[in-house]
Amino acid sequence: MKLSTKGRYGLRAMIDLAIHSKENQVSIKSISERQEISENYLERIIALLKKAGYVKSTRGAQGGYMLTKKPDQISVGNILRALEGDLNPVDCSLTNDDKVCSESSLCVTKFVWKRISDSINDVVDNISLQDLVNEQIEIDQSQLSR
Amino acid sequence: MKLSTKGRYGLRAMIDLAIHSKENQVSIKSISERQEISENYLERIIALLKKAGYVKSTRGAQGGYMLTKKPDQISVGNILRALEGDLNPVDCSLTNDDKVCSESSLCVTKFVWKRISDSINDVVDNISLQDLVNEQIEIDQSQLSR
DNA sequence: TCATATCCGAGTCATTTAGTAGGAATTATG
DNA sequence: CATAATTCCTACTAAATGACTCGGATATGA
Repeated sequence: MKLSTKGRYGLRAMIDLAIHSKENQVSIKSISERQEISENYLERIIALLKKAGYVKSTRGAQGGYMLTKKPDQISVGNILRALEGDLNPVDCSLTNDDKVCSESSLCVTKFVWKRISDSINDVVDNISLQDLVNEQIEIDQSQLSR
Repeated sequence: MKLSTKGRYGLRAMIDLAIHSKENQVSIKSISERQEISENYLERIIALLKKAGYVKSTRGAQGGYMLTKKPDQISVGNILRALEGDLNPVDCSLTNDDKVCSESSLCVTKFVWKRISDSINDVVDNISLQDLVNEQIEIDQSQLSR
């Protein structure tokens, strides 16, 4: 029941992009340095976010990445689902209509799984990238004034 | 971000035990038949639940397992945490005080992980084994009357 | 005493995770 | 136009985890 590094690194990368790609392209290299994530691996992660439509790229010198939308239009849920797949704790008919649960068809546990996934999705869909950027800026400032 | 079979099978086993161990000992074999889970594997899972104190055993002929408490005194959260470990999506200083997060120490993502784990724990701690037993009985009866 | 159970350590196999490596394609800039 | 900077893409690998299986030791009611 853990998120993989994709989700963790990817969310940090998106926060980094939100802060640094206001007008400039941001290169993998610079994100990788700030966030201490390997360039090669970060590249793969950002490829997923690009495929999902939250990031656009420009190739060649001075190229890099930018967000496709404003940070308040991208939720943490959008990002995590792009990187981790659905956030359901179990693949089961209630949460995933077109797949019949192979386990005992009248199994009450599915009600539990449904409530868990609803609550997770509710949390992550109600936090925007902008919210995190704001919190980050606040933290950075309170660190500065020490 | 998935539960393992331990959590899924284990919860079903506990519901089965709650329904069938009112007075009798319930053997692995009988649970395994009703729930269609391999005996060997189920044994390992129930061992975890025993270690966590939710199940007691009697060895030898006519032996088997029983719950240690009434089903309304055991929450789904108790069961899942016994089988899966903590239900936090990330091991991080906010959710796990004695371990410092190796990733950027002032990382705002930890607020996200905290909110996710709070919401998961809130859901599972507010469903008791008895609740599931009740739902199961209801389903079984409505199937019967068809 | 024997059939029925739990207990328990070890082993296996497949999948997933978490990367690395290296080169092709693209493009701004001097 | 050459070059350095950059994304893009495929293939590979090592380690960890998940999902079991096997076989025998131990306990016990009938």
